Amino acid sequence: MSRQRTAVLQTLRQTTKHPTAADLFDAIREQIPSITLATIYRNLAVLKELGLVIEVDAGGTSTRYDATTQSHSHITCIKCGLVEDLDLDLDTGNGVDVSVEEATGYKLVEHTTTFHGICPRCQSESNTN
Amino acid sequence: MSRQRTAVLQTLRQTTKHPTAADLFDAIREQIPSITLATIYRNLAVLKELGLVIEVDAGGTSTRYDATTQSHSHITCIKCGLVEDLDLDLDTGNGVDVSVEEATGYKLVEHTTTFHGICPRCQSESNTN
DNA sequence: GTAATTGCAAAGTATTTGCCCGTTT
DNA sequence: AAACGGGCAAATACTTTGCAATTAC
Repeated sequence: MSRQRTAVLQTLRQTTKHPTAADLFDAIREQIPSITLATIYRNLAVLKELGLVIEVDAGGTSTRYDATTQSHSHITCIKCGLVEDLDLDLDTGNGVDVSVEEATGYKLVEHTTTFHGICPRCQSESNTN
Repeated sequence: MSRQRTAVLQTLRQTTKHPTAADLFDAIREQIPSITLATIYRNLAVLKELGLVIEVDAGGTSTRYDATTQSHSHITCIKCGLVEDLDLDLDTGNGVDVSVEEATGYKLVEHTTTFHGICPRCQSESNTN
């Protein structure tokens, strides 16, 4: 666990946003000015291997990362790109994975539900977040 | 609707796979050898605007496209990258979007559930699809 | 001391754009 | 001739990789 790797994990754990590699780069550069984007990407790959972070595909152009690794839902604004966590017990109950495994023969690792819509702020104003 | 645009839509409608732009390019090139990847991308953008195709983010490196535009689930193999449709009435029932709208203030467009796991084939063999 | 990890620069992919030409109305 | 769409090539992301120097254990 290098200083850089720790910073990536801590930064990710301290935010409720779902930062891109570039977001992390900008944030961590304030503490470790010499860090590079390549290091961010390499550490994200390692942390992903270790199961400490997951990728979140929310439709934007670049991949977002999340230190909450359990299966959970996201809601994202198709206008400004905001990505938020969603605590949902409505769908995707605990037995779903098992049912899907039985129906498909897959060995499941996790599942994600993403809701796409327009956030309250974008419904009123015209902004780019 | 040019010949090229029609080909993109038809090809997408005739497959159960979830092709990338490059996949479509390879397929359509057999009928229209002069077509370019830029044309594929431009037409996918137009068809998306028209609501005739949707993007599917299944974790792979490139975006996949789907002519089934209603909210539906996908199951994807984290080893070989296969993406399949999943007919699920288990979760994501009809009332879910409304509940989420009420809880979040978002105006929802659609939602997608993606299951990530290892497909039956990859569980036995070691292949790259 | 050895193996892991970094920074830097360069290379890879994936996707988008500018420009000009041909087709359709 | 105006509008639309296409092909080509160049430009933009975003992400990954090779290499030599540095750091962690």
